[in-house]
Amino acid sequence: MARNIHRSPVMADVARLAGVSHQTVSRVLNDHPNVRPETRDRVIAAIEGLGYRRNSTARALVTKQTNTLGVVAFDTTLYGPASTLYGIERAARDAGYFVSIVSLRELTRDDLAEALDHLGRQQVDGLVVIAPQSAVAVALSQMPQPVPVVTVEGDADVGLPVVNVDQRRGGVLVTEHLLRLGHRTVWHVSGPQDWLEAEGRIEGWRETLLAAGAPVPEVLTGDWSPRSGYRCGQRLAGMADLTAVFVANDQMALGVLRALDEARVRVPDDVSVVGFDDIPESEFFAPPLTTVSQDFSEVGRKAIELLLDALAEEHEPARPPGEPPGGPAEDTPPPPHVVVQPHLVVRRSSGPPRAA
Amino acid sequence: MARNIHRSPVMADVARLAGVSHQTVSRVLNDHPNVRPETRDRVIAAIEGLGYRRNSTARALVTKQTNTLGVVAFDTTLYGPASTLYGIERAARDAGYFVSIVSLRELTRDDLAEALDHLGRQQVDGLVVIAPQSAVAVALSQMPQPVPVVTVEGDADVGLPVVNVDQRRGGVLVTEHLLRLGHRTVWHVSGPQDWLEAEGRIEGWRETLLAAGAPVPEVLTGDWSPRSGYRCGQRLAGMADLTAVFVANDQMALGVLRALDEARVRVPDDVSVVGFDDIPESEFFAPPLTTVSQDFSEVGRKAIELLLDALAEEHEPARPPGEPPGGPAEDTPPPPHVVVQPHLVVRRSSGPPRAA
DNA sequence: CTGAAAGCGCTTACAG
DNA sequence: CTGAAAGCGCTTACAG
Repeated sequence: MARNIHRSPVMADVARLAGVSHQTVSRVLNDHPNVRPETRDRVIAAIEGLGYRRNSTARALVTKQTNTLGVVAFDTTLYGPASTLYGIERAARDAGYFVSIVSLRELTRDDLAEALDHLGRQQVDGLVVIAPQSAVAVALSQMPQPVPVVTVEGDADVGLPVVNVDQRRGGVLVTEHLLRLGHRTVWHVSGPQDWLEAEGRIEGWRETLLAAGAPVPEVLTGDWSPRSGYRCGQRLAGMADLTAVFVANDQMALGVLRALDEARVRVPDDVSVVGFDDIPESEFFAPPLTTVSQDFSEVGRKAIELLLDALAEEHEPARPPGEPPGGPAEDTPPPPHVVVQPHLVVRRSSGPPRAA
Repeated sequence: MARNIHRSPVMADVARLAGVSHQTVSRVLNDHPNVRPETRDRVIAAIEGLGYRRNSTARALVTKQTNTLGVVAFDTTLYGPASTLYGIERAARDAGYFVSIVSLRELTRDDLAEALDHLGRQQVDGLVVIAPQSAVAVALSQMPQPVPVVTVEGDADVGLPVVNVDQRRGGVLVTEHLLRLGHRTVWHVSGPQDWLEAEGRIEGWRETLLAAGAPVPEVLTGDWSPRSGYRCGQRLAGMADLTAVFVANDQMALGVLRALDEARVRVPDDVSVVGFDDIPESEFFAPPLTTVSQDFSEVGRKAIELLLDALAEEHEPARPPGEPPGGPAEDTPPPPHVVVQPHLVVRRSSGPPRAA
């Protein structure tokens, strides 16, 4: 067969050319000690001469490590998940890992199970799951976990390592900003309430109002889309006492701005509007949007850091001396929880109330 | 070792439980004919009883197929690339493939080479490269290609299979729309001119103006970002004869809208603005943006279709009878080129010129 | 410091 | 229809 003539070189070819056994080639490739420098040089020359590249599949078969990390994400066309994914991919690759991704069609238990099954078939060494819904985080924690898992924007209470942005703090930052400007209270357009991010932002908002003795208005709920923001904006436009609104993401804030504009409500003169996420567009909204910036890439990087730690621990159980091997650990440390702090970006969509 | 007690079952375990040899288990798993139904049933029962899952690494070692497709993308935080990636991932997974992704930090030859090297180490069966810059498409075509490659938004002239949206046609649609509304001519804010998408949109725009005998204004060039659009918008705001502008993507269009608004130029009363991409936000811009919609997911799906075709061909060389084996094909068919058509979405940002 | 042997968990001819 | 054998290309003890 013509195809066999140019078959790519294998370790044995390198060994032959270097005049050594293939084990020695393997030693050189794996940076083992105990290889004579001259031998090493000959092997390296042979590798380069042949353009040899180790077969990672054969390697994986014996080491039982594929050097692949799996990522489960949802709606990667949104700025947040896309940026997080980018941070994850970059950090994983820098650490020498491949990254295999599956996007959930829907945020359901079945889709999650299917995704884990898919990645399991590929024998990934570890998993990052972007699990923004509490139900998903719970479902995940109940599934068998043959490999280390780190969750992103997940529920810190389900017992899995997690990296997230302090959403509650973000809600506090926004609400304090608006109250300080002199607003009597702040309305809120939230994300779907089964999303942990939505929940955290609501909490921060509500707590801040309560602490200030400000009335807590009814929450309007959207689905993160500009359209849902638009609908909420139409309802808000009719409220007599409205002077400030905190919208749970920038896309919905855009919809709110549009609805207010159509209702001839001026921002920020009549009403202040603040968003969340700091998408690249928000600086150019009409008017430029005050919002909360989250470092999504940092979140992705931290998730990989945690995962690599977990993988390292797997290989060095690091038992305290004296502990009987195989015995139960005396105190299991809680799973790590990394929190990334958001910060407020003030632009023109927020200002003092008209009457102030 | 405690870890070995719960080692996952292998084919031999299934064989033992079913009372057959492991080859028979393999036959059942691979849907080979010539397995007695009762034997098959016993094997299947054993597989399920044990929760056995085939070791894909061992399988890959002998079949020389990893069932993994590599994807090289650039700036996956943008709506277009992110949506394309989603379409690719979904189609690949539906076809039973894993997808391994690498995001280019920069659109350079070196980064591309590194990405291909990375994916090559993983022994992917095929590659999809989102290659929006002509230089990248050329560089790619000059690199060794050990596996089938399909490019997306690449250069159809470099001899690689390609799937792209008819950008030229998009430029025509926009320009005709504006001329038909009565504008004397149309200005253009383009993307970086080494991007194929930018080039196609410019071409369509220019050809349409020329065909209509309309003057062809100088092209303003942005970098796809809202900020660059804003800067171009500031320049445009000072032009006396400006009544219509075609902006090469929605993000830059947002910047243009902002700059015009600040200059008290009203859209569409004073100037019509049209974008490109139809991002989810554009319907809620101030005013809602007339734009061109591209089906990115469809592009992703088509890319996988082409790649799967190429993979299938690899395995069935399908020589015309009579041709000497190994002989050169008499007429090499040109690489496939799939074109997806965009369409115009008319919203409120475009209208007749004031004087008309 | 280096090589001969065994084995990772499969699939693919080859017998029967 | 089914099994014994060989082999995919590596790494890991084990000798020496």
